[in-house]
Amino acid sequence: MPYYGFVTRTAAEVRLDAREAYNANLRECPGHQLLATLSDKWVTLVISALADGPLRYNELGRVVVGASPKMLTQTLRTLERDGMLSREVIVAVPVIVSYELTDLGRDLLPLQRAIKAWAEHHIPQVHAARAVYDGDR
Amino acid sequence: MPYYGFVTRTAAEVRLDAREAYNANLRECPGHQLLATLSDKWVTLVISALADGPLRYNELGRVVVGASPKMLTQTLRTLERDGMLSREVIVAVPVIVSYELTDLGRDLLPLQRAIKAWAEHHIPQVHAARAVYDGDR
DNA sequence: CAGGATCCTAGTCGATACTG
DNA sequence: CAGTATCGACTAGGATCCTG
Repeated sequence: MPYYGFVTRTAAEVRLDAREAYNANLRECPGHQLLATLSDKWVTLVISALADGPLRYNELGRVVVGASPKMLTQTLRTLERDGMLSREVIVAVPVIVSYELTDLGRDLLPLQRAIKAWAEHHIPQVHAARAVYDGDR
Repeated sequence: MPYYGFVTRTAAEVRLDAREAYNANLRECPGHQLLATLSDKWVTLVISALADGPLRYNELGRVVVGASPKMLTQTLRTLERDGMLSREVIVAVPVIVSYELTDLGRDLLPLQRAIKAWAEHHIPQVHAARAVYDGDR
């Protein structure tokens, strides 16, 4: 039976455990999951591209300029898994795959607008603060 | 004078330019800046730690468990630069540095709550969608 | 006490080439 | 057409050590 009376843990070790525990329930934290999704570089573009109606894979690739096939697929798969959009395969030659926002995905739009509104309303203050900070540093 | 009549650009080159152009104004896009801030791993914790009142550097380090000095300082500097919190140095031996939310930083709290509320309200649907997706894959 | 400086690692992003 | 597979480049995060 081990004796722990004099076991010493460094601050780094304590932090390590704490971070792992924290990361564990961070992954389960709804707010953070949502923020992680929302702040993803491509998610916003894909969602707003689909806001006007369904699009096919290559159409998305053209509308969301700058996205490589890999990133596009990755983004679409994640959003599909989370129920934000639906993927429909139409059997034809060549095959047609159509992506469309679900109700859940469409529910995201007002929130995006709210965030955008907050940002546009307060960003002047942020820029002013930065100017001051950068100026007298 | 160069002749560009037959210059050919690959799809990748076109994407590269497009992405650079996009990234350029992404950095200036208020919405994305805000989301980048909000979704940062430590920002939320620091802000909510300071919601109840000012704290000193090492107090923050204890409350925000798992943060290394580097990350803590980095987070604090960014938030200070953006005018979200204020940093006050009190000359003493040893020196005391106190951090406190500004009005702008406090304005962030309702928005955080709104995001949290949306997440908690909709996350069951997301989890249900994931269960379906993971199940019949 | 409150950080700055340095080095290192692990995960992410994107290009490219290939397939049903 | 709608992807998948693989590989290299990059960089954010963190450990560690040091200073006014």
